[in-house]
Amino acid sequence: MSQAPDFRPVDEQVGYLLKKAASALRAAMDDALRPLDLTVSQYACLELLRQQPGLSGSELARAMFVSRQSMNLVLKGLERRGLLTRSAVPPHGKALPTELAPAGLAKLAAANEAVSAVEKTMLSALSPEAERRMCADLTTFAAALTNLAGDAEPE
Amino acid sequence: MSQAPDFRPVDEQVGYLLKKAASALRAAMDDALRPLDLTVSQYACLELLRQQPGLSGSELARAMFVSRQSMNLVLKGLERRGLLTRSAVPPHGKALPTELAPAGLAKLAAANEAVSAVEKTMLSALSPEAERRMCADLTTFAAALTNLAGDAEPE
DNA sequence: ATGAGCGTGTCAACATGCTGACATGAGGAG
DNA sequence: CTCCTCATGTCAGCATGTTGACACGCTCAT
Repeated sequence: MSQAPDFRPVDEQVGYLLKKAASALRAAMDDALRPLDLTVSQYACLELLRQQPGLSGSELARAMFVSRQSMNLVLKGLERRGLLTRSAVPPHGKALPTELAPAGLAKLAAANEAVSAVEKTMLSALSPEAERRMCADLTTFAAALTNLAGDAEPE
Repeated sequence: MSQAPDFRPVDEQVGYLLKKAASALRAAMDDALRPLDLTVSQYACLELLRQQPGLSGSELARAMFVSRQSMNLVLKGLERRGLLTRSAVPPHGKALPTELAPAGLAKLAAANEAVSAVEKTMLSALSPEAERRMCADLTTFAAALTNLAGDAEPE
């Protein structure tokens, strides 16, 4: 009951640094994408769709760690701008497969070019080895937390 | 101009993993803090205030990577619940120094206990050395991105 | 002293994301 | 076949965070 349970300053705690890094990355990408009229969410959605065409809204939502409803709004916006296409009628169940339209592919190419500057900057700060290590550590980290949420949930 | 600019699957890219880890951490903390009627923002605010009593709203906002306005809402809520106190009149300029109230300190102690379970889980997944390394890498990472935003801004 | 510049707190409008709820379609248990 | 369960898309309401704008108080150059 003394008064030093964990007095480590916040900027030495993994959680805080994680938030700081994620926040900085998001801001940088936002700046890079603003001239193209794309938000980070929209860009991520397009890129995901390029790598895995035919994903449904719910699948995209899970991949991007947001709710179905939020993803639905993003998809509607992108569809209205002609950047992607969704089957009008569900070929199976209620899931609507989504794919990039030609305009979306072009937009994505421009976006990737804009983002590559940010990527280059952030990766140049890390050695290739450090980058690989960080990916592995982040994956481990996320897996541990996800399992915790999944297991501790019932009670 | 071929079609393989960066086809590395998203779950091997630092940015994606960063978002994934941050998202998982936030969800886990949210679960841990919900029984105490605290959001992650509120908890972070209290903890920050314990480590650095007397911070103003704007200073807290910067430390937490949100706008002054958002922080103001958080502070109002915590003040109304009697968890912190703000000078009624600004002792200097317009900045209102904020400090933890006794109730806030008690609440924070309970919150820290709840959060420690999450911390233990996530840190047990990483070796102490990996943790230290990760902190260093994340700091480097964030610094590179912050400088980018600061420099590229003018043009 | 006076004015410009800056940081701060606050109000308003807007954007984004979430939870809750509902209908629908597929698949399995009886 | 019928009922139950589950995943999906969608609507509504709410919470949180952001930008834009303004007033105020300090500081510094003139």
